[in-house]
Amino acid sequence: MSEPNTPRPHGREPAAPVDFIRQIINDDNRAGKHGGRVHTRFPPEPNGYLHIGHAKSICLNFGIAAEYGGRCNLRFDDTNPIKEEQEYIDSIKTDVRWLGFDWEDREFYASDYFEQLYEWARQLISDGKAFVCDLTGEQVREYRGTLTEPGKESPHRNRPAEENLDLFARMRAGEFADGSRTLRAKIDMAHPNLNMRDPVMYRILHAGHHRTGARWCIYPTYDWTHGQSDSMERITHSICTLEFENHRPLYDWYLRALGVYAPRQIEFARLNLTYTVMSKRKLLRLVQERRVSGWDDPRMPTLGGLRRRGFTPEAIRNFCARIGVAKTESTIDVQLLEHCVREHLNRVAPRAMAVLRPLKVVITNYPDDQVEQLEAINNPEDPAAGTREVPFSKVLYIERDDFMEAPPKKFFRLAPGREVRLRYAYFIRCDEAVKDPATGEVTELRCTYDPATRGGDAPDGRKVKATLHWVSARHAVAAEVRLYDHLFTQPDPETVPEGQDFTTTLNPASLEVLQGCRVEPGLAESGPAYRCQFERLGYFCVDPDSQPGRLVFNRTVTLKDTWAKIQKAER
RNA sequence: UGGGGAAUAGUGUAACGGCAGCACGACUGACUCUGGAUCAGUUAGUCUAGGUUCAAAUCCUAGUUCCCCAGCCA
Repeated sequence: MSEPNTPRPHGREPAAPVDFIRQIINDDNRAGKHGGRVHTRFPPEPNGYLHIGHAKSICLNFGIAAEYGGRCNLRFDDTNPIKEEQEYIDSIKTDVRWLGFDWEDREFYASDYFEQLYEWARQLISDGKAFVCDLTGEQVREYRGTLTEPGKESPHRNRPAEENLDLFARMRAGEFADGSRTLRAKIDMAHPNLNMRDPVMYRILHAGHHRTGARWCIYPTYDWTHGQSDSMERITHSICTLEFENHRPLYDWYLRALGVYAPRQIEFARLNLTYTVMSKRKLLRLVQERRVSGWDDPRMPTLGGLRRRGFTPEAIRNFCARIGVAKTESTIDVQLLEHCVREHLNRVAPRAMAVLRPLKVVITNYPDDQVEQLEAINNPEDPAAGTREVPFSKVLYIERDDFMEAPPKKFFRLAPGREVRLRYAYFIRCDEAVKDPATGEVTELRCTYDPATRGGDAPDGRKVKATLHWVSARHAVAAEVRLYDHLFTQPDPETVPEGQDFTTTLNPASLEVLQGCRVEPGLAESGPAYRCQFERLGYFCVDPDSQPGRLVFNRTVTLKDTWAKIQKAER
């Protein structure tokens, strides 16, 4: 080992802090609970697309498995044929893989366990722990009681086991209409936890299932399925979100009643992010009401959306590692997510020059037809990324924001009479701003360059206060650039006046499409998902809409912008 | 009015009876051919009230606030 074993002057090195779930696992391992075995699972319902909240769970479950030398299963919780579709299964698999995790051959489906579940249900019936109930849905609700009052027992609760077995078999055989009967566990109608008031185990649903087809017309509920699925897969730690805490007694009850291996359910707080919504229901609404272009709209917190926006799996994994895991309900500042992408992209993204809102610059003392190839660094953070050549000529474009006719004190970019540097090129001085006589708008800058400053350094040692990015008008390639901002105008989109909902806080400026942008010629061939930094502007990636000759870029995130902050503060 | 949970800087998260630390943010400054990056620094916290203890974020008691549960959704 090259690392010297340095003694700590002040006693022991503090143990690396671990979250409460890893603490439980450590305790279990110390106690020899599963012989040191760690086996988790990520159990999505295939009824929607994965979002960054799922990423937290994926990173937790797969991450823990990896750290402890264990395994993590991918299991589709497909017990409700009405809402689930193959399309979602495919997208979920794509997303998990993209995030960087591998379930190897352990791709499971709750529906694969239907037969076993059915046999176990018969066992509970035989043990007098389950019964067929003829109450309608509405009646079941009435009989359940309320939060403060006990429920009433179903009149069918004490049917003989033989009759229950017969009825249950006929439920499966399709003799009864949807909703006409259920199989229920016989627990306690006065239990303070409503989940324990004779919960439904099976409902009749004459509906085709995406995997089992027409084989079943009764389907197990989540509660009756989940624990037993965990048990069959020998899961050691069944990690889920807080809202299932109330279900744990039932999870444990089923496993105990069956006398089978019992994993331990552990609940953690789901992820919330500022300036966005996370629930499947609300995301679905955004899609259905066309507030966004689809599930992979780059403004969506879905993994598909983030991917299209240009986020990297590394950045998302790092984000998930940093937010921690706890039981406190919390909302993470979206700036942390943005910090994580910037941090990663700063290290790996090649730099390029692109002008989003072009302002024409004519270098009056530059030879008309001359073109020079100037050397530019591809990534100052990564010398191995090398250099490239960018063409320079008499007519250029710079960013409109980089010129002001009457600059305020803290603005140190280009202005009449002022000298700045064009990155990797020359110092230029602005001699004149040509304006449209009708509108007063500046349409062109007439500047002179100092040939001695080629490459960007002045031999006489004089300094400039700003370095601008630019493109050569003749050589630049046109592009469309899509700028994104937060989807909502306030940190908590749900905080709305009485009678309104989260859609009223949608940010009307969350998407701005810029046409006629000019990017350096080296970008002409970049294909979808190509990520780079447009110097001084932010990180961008090529959208799938992009075509050769019709480039489309998405802005992933801006660079930190001190000038923008100054402007904002002065407003 | 039942049951189950949770409260630590602006936001997250550590500290497991012994100096309240870290990250993001915000704010200074240095440096800079990206107003980027980097570096240095500043800011700011234990829900409340009692109690136990030499010592409490941590243990005890009482309270406050917030979240979840009355799907044949998951």
